[in-house]
Amino acid sequence: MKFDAEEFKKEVYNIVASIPKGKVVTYGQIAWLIGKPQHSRMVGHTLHDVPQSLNIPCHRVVNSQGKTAPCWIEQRKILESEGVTFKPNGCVYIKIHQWQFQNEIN
DNA sequence: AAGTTGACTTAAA
DNA sequence: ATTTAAGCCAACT
Repeated sequence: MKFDAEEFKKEVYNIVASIPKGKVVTYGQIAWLIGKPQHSRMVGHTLHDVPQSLNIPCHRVVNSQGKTAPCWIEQRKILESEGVTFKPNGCVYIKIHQWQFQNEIN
């Protein structure tokens, strides 16, 4: 089975675009939703390949550590505007803001 | 073609 | 709490 990068991106876009305001999601979470919890890196890579040109709130996507992307410093400010709180060290309180799906698939 | 890199994750020290 | 290590797999060199 070939890795459908096109579909993968599409799924990522769809999910990331569905992130509620004031919430954040980890790459692993997205990968899990897509059905490939091991492809967390691809999610990040995909988002990196997609600039802000699209309506994708990639700023709401952080890693499991609650840290923002290695680049892009403004992200923190943007999340603050969304209502997300940050730790003094610059990490988001992911434990609080991580998007908890209303109805998980079993 | 083969090796290295990385917007990651989890676990261990 | 933080840092280090290993696992992971597509994309890049």
